Amino acid sequence: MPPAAPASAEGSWADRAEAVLAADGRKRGGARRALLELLERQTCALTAPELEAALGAGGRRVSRASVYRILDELERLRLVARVETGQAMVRYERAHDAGGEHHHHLVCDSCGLVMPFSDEGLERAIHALSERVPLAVSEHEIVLHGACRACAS
Amino acid sequence: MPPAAPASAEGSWADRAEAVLAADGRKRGGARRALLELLERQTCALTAPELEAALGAGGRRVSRASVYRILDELERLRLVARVETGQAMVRYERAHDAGGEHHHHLVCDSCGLVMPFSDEGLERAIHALSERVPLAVSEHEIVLHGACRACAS
DNA sequence: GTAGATGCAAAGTGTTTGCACGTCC
DNA sequence: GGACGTGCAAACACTTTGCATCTAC
Repeated sequence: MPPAAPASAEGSWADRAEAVLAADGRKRGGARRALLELLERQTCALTAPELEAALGAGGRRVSRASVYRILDELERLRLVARVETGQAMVRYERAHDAGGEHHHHLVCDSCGLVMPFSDEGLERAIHALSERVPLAVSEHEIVLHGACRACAS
Repeated sequence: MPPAAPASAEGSWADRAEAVLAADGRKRGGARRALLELLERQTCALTAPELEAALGAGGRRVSRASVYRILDELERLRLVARVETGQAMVRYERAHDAGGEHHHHLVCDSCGLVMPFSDEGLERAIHALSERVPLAVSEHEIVLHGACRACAS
């Protein structure tokens, strides 16, 4: 399992997120804090039901409505990003900090496994392309579908 | 409006799709035929409710259940492709024939407009990348988000 | 005549909303 | 003590399923 980032350290993602929320005029709350700390520990995107279940399993139950409301809010503030993997449900993960890591997703159509990946050449191609399309591009999302090693064998 | 492809011409997409279905042991049916012809006329991806409404507006009502069942079937046979645009609903469009056009999507996050685009450099980057990831890549999907010209101004 | 195709309606599932209560500042 | 945060439950919207009927072959 991935090492949990120190939840209360100065400069942790959750703390920075709280700062952004505070700057936006929001008060703190236990449910949102629990969700932020959960998101901080993830290495890849989860669905809303998965997040709700993980919170419950971790001993901090958060109502469904709050999960959606908080995710919606975090998305508006660009603190989390939606990820569409073609699996009917939207997934959420913390947004890459400016200059920080930036990744896309590999989806196994057989078992549903979702893995992150990143590629410099691809980013360059996207950047060059962005100048030539009739859209002021602000985000991009790339998903590769196929069979993971376990399912391919 | 885009010119409607001749629905009954030999070699139309709908006809080829019917051939694939026949080869798979399926019988013909009016609802599916109507949906195939509708898909053939589209230049970009539509959602299931949009397809259902378009069929009704065209005078050939098709039940909701049939729309989903047929799309599911067509997807399994790789005759249509799902497109995820981050808009909560899955969109469907006819699959690119081998060697035929292959496009991705631009999505305006402001008004919801979806436009197709294609880029050779991007395809090359994806192809090169596909060899280096722990997934036997069979498909890829790219969505650029931003503001369309009307919304940006 | 049999297997597949279709419609209708009910059930399922993820998401949103209304409202009351609780908590932060 | 007012505004935001949260839970609960009902409402929604899209999708799937069960069942009866119809149709292609």
